[in-house]
Amino acid sequence: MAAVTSGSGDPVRTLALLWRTKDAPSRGPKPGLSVDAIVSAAIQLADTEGLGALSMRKVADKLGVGTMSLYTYVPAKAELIDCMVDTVSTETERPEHTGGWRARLEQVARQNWDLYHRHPWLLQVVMSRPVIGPGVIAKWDYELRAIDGLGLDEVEMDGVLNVVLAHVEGAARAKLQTEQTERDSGMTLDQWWAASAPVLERVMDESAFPVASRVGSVTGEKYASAYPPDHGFAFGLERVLDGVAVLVEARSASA
Amino acid sequence: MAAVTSGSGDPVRTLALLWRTKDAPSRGPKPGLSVDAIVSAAIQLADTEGLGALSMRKVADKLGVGTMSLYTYVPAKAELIDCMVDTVSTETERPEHTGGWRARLEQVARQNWDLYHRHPWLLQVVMSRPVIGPGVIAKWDYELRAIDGLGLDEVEMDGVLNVVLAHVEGAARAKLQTEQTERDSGMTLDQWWAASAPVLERVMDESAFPVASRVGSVTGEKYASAYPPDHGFAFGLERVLDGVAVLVEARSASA
DNA sequence: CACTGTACCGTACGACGTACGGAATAGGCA
DNA sequence: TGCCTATTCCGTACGTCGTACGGTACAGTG
Repeated sequence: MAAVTSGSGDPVRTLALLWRTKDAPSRGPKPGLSVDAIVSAAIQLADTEGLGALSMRKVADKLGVGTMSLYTYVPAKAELIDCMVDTVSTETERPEHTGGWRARLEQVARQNWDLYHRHPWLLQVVMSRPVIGPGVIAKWDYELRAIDGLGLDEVEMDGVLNVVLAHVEGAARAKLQTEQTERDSGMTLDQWWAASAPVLERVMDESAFPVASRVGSVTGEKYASAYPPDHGFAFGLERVLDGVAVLVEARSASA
Repeated sequence: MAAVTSGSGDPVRTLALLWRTKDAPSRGPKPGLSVDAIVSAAIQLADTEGLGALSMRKVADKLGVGTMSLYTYVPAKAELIDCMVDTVSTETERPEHTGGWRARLEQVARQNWDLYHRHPWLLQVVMSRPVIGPGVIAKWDYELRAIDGLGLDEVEMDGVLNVVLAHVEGAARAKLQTEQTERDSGMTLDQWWAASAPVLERVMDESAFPVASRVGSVTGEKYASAYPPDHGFAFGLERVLDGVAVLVEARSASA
């Protein structure tokens, strides 16, 4: 099951946590744990078992401490998830931007695509407020630099990046969520379809949905055989970037 | 908090539920409830309080029955959510397609945009398997018909629709999730920023993220004043459709 | 050496999804 | 008419969750 909100607590406390601004206390016992250790254990758990299986108790068990000890370092689960998001955001590679804007955006999209593959639980995080941590900001800055200096204004830059990333997220969702479910349920998508198809045939009048039936059967067949698993990602990215190209050319023509 | 999976149970049972294929039993007491009543109560609850606040107990209370009575009609919460998704999918308007493909896709996108506004909890549903119910299929068929006959093959049609809908979802997420959080937490985004900004200034070195800082401050300012709230939606849609146009023109030129 | 701020965490509470089994009901059939 | 049986309804209970609260052990500070 699952899912989870982030960023519901006191903003000041959350920011202090994300940016790790708290001087080590002089009094008291030495901390046996750290925010980083907790966050990294939580990420490992979410990677292997999904966000739905992530509980404070399991994180604590993995670290060999009592559950409530975590709350010495982290105000609540929502803030822990904020930290997880910020931490994995640092993982994307950021080579110096070279080449044209299109190659740059392709690289940015690919980095995000890979990030979702490493951490599919990112797709299940319900972000109620933006996570403003060092990792997220650095990633955003890098991604914006890919399209800086093209004559787009700031709102346009933001908009362009959003379309690209929305596409990546959608494509990742389509591919990864079913994979995660296969792991959880022990039932592959093929098996699921095999179980569903006969019933569906009896229950649904295909002629009432002619186009859906046609497209559904062809794509089901082709994706199983002819197309690589990231075809949806690559295809959509081309469309989006073609659209961005129209804008960029208009702006550079008027400059 | 929250979130939720759907479609984790027995496919045959789920399909029977979605398509309402069960003959009314001849023996036994008259059912005092119905799947439709339960689904509609659940939708109302999710609309007003969010998916995180949706529990079997609350649905039952709203209907004035015992919690476990729901399980006579619905195998589990996941299947209930499947039904909710399928039901609201019937709500989108579907006028006969007229005009060019671009106007059609704009209309499709707008319908989905409106749907997310009516039911923001749709953004929080973690769909592990496709929901194959009459509502979802009918909607998909209609949307595919918007781009049928343009010379695109089936996989391309699927891909084009996916990019458009991924953009709508992303834009809706950006706009609606913060609105939902404002309702839940009683703290507006402005207040949240007001609380965060001073801390952020102290903690973050703006010069380390020059482009992010510039774009962040300009967009924050402009979205508060100069732009309509659906600017992100409209802007991204233009980009995506410009990209689709390139493909459509290529296909119709080669025909 | 006492004080005090800190780390650690056992216990407990309220909410959740739902398994289980019993009671009440009403049509089908003898 | 009356029993049988498929159904509906649902109270109770279990395991899991996030986390509030308060106690205890610890280690620098005055």
